[in-house]
Amino acid sequence: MPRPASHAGLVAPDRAWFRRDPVALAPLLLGAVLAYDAEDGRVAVRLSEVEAYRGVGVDPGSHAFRGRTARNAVMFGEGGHLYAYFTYGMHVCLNVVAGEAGTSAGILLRGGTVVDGLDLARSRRPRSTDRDLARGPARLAQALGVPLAANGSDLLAAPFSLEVRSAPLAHETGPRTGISGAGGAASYPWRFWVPGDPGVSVYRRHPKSH
DNA sequence: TGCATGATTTACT
DNA sequence: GTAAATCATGCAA
Repeated sequence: MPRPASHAGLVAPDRAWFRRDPVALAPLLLGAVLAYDAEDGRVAVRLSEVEAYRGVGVDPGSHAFRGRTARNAVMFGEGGHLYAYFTYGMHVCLNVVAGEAGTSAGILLRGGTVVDGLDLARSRRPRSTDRDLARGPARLAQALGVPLAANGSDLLAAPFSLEVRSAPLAHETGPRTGISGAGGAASYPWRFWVPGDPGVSVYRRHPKSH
């Protein structure tokens, strides 16, 4: 049986693949396909938008900036694991741990397009159009069905599967979104997306223009 | 022990 | 366009 067309040009990364600077790693995740097998089925998403976060002491926008805590402990571990966190009282967001162990770098998965398990993703997000199913960090987590309890999971082992592009996609960069301006962290161009991809979130473009 | 806040989404005017 | 929903986390006290 042939591989699905959505997996063309994809290869499974090894552990060492994640062991590099998150700003270099983030664009390599564009076009990658992340899948999660939940009890009620499997959904896969092709990533179209990500953000890089550097580690403790150097990136004011990072959860790890002020040092290791119970919440961000996973970021200080080995690359290729999942950092899932709960925010705004109702949302889960997903990150890929990057860099050498101890650097506490991560990459936030901001958006993507459902390429497998479409019906299941629709049932999890009945109020979304197909385009909106995984467009946005919390929507992506909900479409995949990844619970907060999956924090720390190895993305290279079941129930997860991750395949990245053998040839990186063309991409654009810009400022990260949703970060308070403290320290100018929001101005770093560490947001990466695939131009024209429907899974790119474009809200909050001009938060303060008059 | 208590309180301010957030890597957001959704609904409503 | 603006505002509400909703709670774990982290820091002050």
